[in-house]
Amino acid sequence: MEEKGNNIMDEINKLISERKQKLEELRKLGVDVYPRNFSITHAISQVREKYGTLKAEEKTEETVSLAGRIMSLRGMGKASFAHMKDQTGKLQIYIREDVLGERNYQIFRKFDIGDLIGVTGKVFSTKTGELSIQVEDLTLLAKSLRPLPEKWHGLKDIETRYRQRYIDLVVNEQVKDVFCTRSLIIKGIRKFLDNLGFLEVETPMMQSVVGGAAAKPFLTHHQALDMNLYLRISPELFLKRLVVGGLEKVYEVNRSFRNEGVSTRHNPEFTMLEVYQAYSDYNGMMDLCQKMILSIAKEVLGKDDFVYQENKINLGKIPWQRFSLYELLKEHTGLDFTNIHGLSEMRKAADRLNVKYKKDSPKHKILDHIFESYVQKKLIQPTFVLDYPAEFSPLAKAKKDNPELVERFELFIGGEELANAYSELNDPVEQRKRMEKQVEEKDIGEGREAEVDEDYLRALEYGLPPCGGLGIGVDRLVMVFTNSNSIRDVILFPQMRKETG
RNA sequence: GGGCCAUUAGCUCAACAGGUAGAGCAACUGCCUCUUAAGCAGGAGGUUGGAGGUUCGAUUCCUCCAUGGCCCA
Repeated sequence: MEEKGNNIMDEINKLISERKQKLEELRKLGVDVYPRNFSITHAISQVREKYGTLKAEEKTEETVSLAGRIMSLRGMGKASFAHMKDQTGKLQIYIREDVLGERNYQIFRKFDIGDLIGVTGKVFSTKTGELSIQVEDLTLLAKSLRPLPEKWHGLKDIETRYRQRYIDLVVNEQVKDVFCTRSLIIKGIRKFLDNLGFLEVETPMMQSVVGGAAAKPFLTHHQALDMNLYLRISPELFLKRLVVGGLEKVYEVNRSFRNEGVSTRHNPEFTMLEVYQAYSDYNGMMDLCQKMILSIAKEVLGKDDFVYQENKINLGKIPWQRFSLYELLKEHTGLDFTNIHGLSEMRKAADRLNVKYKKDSPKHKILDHIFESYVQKKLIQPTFVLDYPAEFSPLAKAKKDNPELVERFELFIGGEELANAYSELNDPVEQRKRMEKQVEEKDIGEGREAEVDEDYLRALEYGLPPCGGLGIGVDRLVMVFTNSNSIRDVILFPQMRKETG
């Protein structure tokens, strides 16, 4: 129904009907407006590499074939210039009636900005020294029916950019760069871990019992099995089952889903890296994390410093600084949180510090808020924050000398939380106690049955080796490396409400 | 969930204090064989996000709704 509505809209849109008319005229002239294929000899970047040094008015004898989208047109009667664009760059083409022939030039005059074309011709340099193709043969590869955004200002409307990313990519050059960097970062992760002998695995995205984090899940239903399933909020418990099974070094680049608010740093589906290594612990994970991010920076950015949100960040000063959570809180708030125990004391501390919280916020959420407002934004250079309270970290192993704290760290760069890691709790009896307590207190996030994952506990009972686990927010890492201030700028198709109107 | 802001031609933006909406690009019709934000001439393009209200008159003021952005929860 909606589609029909859109088609009616299209029909009344003058610009589109003009192009449809041209398409019909081209058909009448015997042009296949949506042909099957086209043989390319070069990408535009290859032409530039090979002939970038041509002097003004210099010609070559090599015939090349390129394909791409028309981005601009400058007609001058019996000759025209245009720019075409492929994935690798832009190049000027020069079309003359006396070279192309009268009929083919007439056909060309029906082309529009946005059309996909193939050109065959010789590389040359114009009077002003711009590398160009003297077109000898021109083929329409696909007719474009919708006008592109303006050539100079591009597409600025943020909503349209996110909803119609295909056009954002066509007209806004930097957007492609961000997603190329994203791809390189993920490649860099795989290369780094594979070289260390880690095994990449895939675990269920649809889980009947959710775990590994406190968050509201998405619910779905399997018809044939007639059972409810949740989309995973984390792959953690499955990856640790694999370590029980003897896969000692595993990782998963995983899409996870959380049924919570959207913001500049939260998309309902997001990408994480989770890594588990048997016989290691959170110290080992700190070392791994530091080396991995540094190696990715060198590979992707070619250096170990960069600018994020007007701050210069230097990853090269190894080891990265480490502070305990309570130490940082004391330094920045003046309060000693080791003495703050109950919920009411935590509320008092928040009130005193002018930090707002919801009436039903549990203690750890309030502490998070205090940390975010007083400490997090100041952690610009890479910083490991260590030793979190045990009551907020049910899957982490307690510190040997202080059972109230766990062996856990979070990594902050540029004021953003990028990683979270612990020495994994492998005592099945202790794990059961903590899970049962969570279920009792319903401290797992709303929207799901509070349920102990019995199969996970059974796996632990067989024996999980001492193990370090590390999670890295891949979207956040891309944000930091590409200096993007919204997660929506690093996700190709961010979640939006349904389009209206 | 709350607050503030935005929504005007295909795109980017104007419109004083409420007086019937303008420009550039794109498109259209001509002219033009080294242009490059090509140029010159001409004509066209709008239910100002939607629905109500106030007013002689609303893009402008008010209410509600939709979508988006930023901040807070």
